[in-house]
Amino acid sequence: MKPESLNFFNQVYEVAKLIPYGRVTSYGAIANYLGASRSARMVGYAMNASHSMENIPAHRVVNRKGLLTGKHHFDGTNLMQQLLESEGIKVLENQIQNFETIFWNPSKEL
DNA sequence: ATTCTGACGTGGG
DNA sequence: CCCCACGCCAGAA
Repeated sequence: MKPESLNFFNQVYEVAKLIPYGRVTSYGAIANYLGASRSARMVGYAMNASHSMENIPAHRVVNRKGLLTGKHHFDGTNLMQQLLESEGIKVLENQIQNFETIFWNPSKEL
């Protein structure tokens, strides 16, 4: 077994769980926080596996533009957006409004 | 082992 | 801002 890689997924989940209510972050920000700045895609890949865990607020993780690129992976077509809006986050055309304002950077704020 | 894929990011134009 | 090409790396086939 490779504890390292297993840890990577786990760490991604840990950080995701720490995202404050009503805030969002990016895959790259999480990757950078974990010291794997070149593995931003792996963060997304990890989120895909996070389906088994309900404690992971995957809807609070978007790409660097604040675009809901992963909404397709949720059950409904706009479940991700609904979850975000239920937290007071405005979403228009898969784009989070005031993204820079509600953006949560783990490297800085954690 | 090899190839392909992808919930990404960066840099150049 | 948009578009394009490239790098990146863990899994799946």
